[in-house]
Amino acid sequence: MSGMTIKDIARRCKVGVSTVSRAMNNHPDINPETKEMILREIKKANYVPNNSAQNLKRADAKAIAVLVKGIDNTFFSELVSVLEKCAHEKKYTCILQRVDEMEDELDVALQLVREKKLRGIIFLGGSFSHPKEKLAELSVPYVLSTIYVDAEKQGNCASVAVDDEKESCKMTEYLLDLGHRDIAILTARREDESIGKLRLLGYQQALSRHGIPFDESLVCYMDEKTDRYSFRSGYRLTRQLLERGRKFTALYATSDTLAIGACKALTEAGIRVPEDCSVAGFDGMDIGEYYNPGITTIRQPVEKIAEASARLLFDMIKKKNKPGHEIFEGELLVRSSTGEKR
Amino acid sequence: MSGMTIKDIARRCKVGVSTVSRAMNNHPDINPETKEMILREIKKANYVPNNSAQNLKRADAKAIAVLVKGIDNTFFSELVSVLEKCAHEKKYTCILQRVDEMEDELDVALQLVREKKLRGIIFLGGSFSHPKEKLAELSVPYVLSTIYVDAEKQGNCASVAVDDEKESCKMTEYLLDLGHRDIAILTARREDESIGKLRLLGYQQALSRHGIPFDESLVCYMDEKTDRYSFRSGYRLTRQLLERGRKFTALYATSDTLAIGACKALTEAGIRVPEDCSVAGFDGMDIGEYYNPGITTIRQPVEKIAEASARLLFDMIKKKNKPGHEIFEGELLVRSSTGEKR
DNA sequence: TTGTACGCGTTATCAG
DNA sequence: CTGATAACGCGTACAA
Repeated sequence: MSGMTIKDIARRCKVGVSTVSRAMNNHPDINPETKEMILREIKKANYVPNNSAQNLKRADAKAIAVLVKGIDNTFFSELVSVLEKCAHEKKYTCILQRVDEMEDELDVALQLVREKKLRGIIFLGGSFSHPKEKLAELSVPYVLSTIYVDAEKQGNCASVAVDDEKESCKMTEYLLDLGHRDIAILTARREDESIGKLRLLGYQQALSRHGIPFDESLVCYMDEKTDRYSFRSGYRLTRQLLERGRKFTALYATSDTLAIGACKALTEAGIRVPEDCSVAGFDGMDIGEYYNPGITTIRQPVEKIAEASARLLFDMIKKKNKPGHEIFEGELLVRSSTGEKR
Repeated sequence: MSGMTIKDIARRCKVGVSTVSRAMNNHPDINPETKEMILREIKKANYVPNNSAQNLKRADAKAIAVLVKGIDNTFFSELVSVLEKCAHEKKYTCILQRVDEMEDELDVALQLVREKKLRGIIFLGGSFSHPKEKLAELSVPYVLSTIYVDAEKQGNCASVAVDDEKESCKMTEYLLDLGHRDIAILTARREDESIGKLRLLGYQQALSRHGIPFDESLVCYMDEKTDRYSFRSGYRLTRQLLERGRKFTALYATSDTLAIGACKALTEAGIRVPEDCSVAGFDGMDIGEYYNPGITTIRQPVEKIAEASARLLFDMIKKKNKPGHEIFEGELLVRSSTGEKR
């Protein structure tokens, strides 16, 4: 029997519908015995309340959405997984929504909130440069996770991330400390306004601190529409870099995936890692530990980031907390893909 | 203005609510001009229908769910991504739900269908041995994607997969053809009733065809609760295997992730891949192409599998097609992690 | 072609 | 403590 309603239960139990409702929703004003009896009957009848009706009544669905830009980025997989788990624990429905690279995530969010009456949103990936007025239309609290935000944050906007610029600087300085002076970098598109930009900035900062001039011929920007933080792009970009002929003794790829693609390109070109060229990544994905050679990287505490994102969102939803902004510390993992300059 | 309803639009347009409804739902009985006008107004007012109300009325939400067992398995990431995209194209909502390893996915599905009035489900991962009667309770069509099914399929159950046993046999025969006789295998738990079992079966079949006795001391089963198709488990299992002292010249890991973990363990033990030991994987994940050495593997056509899953589901939902069962051909990708026995 | 009115299943209010 | 009843926003039969 699938089309069971609260009325059927009420009838079976010989009580009113409101009593059944009270039993289900832990209302105080109900006789414990009646409640017991009703709950037993519900279980027996295998009755499950119609979520749509609940939401219609509540005018506010017990649901959040996770909007992911670039879901193919494996770095997000674990993030999404943990987020779903957190939502589940709170008995929230989690709606996963991809956002195409060229789509406006805010439009998608706005639409989704109205349509689904969401209580909150978590944005993953992409940049986030939207006009204030439009941002103000987003009536539910939201968390920017792993996203660079330029403007001052709004009242209902929390954020979680590592300090990409600082961490990137840390990595670059590590390479500098190894004696490298000609450090190539694989980075996002030139127009990037997101973490790609920050990581590049960190690189520049480290160079300038050490009095080394920034050399554009060492910078390899993603340029094709198809370029992502992927193995393939890392490979393609590195080959492109090698063709330039500009010498370098270290290559800083701004993601582990890029780094791995880079290693392949270098190896194919007869360049040994790390003997002839050090390679460093970013993110701290598992594969970096198992790759051969192990990839030196900055580990982002993924689980912590995911949990914090969920926590901040639910805090805002429930206790109307003022939104927090958490910055996690990245960890420099030195492995065998980097070594002293020879 | 967020609390906009169909009535507000009707008022603004000076028409009845049903006319607005007709305009939105492409009903035939409506004056094209009126429709134009209403749609324009809707856009201008930024009105989005309340999905819960629609669903309540329709008694059938325009939504499907993807239930994933072991979402951390990166192999599923792309699958999920493509599925979401397909659903989106059909204007369907896609609900993502993890299922814990120990949870009963059918229970979860049953609950979800009633609660959300789903139109269909796609199951990913895990085994699927459920009593017929319980399976019959699942009133909506569903697709088993990348899942081994023992029992005859029900009337509303489609399936998509590669023939794991055959493909596994193919891989094993490839190793045999290279001259290997002592082929170790990394496989799922001994009690596994899913693809793990099939892949082991394919291995055994190939051996027996070549008149080579099956040797338990070459089989390494996952045993810990924490074991998965992960790099870590591949590493752990291989070390365990090496401790046994049983010699082998090839190692067949039943997933690329396991294979990569295995390579690390072997390398650390001073065993060169492929010179001293060939290593083969399964799945055809991108990383296998970029790993050093490149991992010989069986490529599953992930995109095709995902698209077929979506297609079969929507066919069943819409045209009440009889459920299809598609088997895709895997592709043996020979890379540098395997070589002739020396 | 259009508008009115009812009901979907639930929760909340209010009177018993 | 309990039960009747009014919303919630939408789709649709039915009447115009």
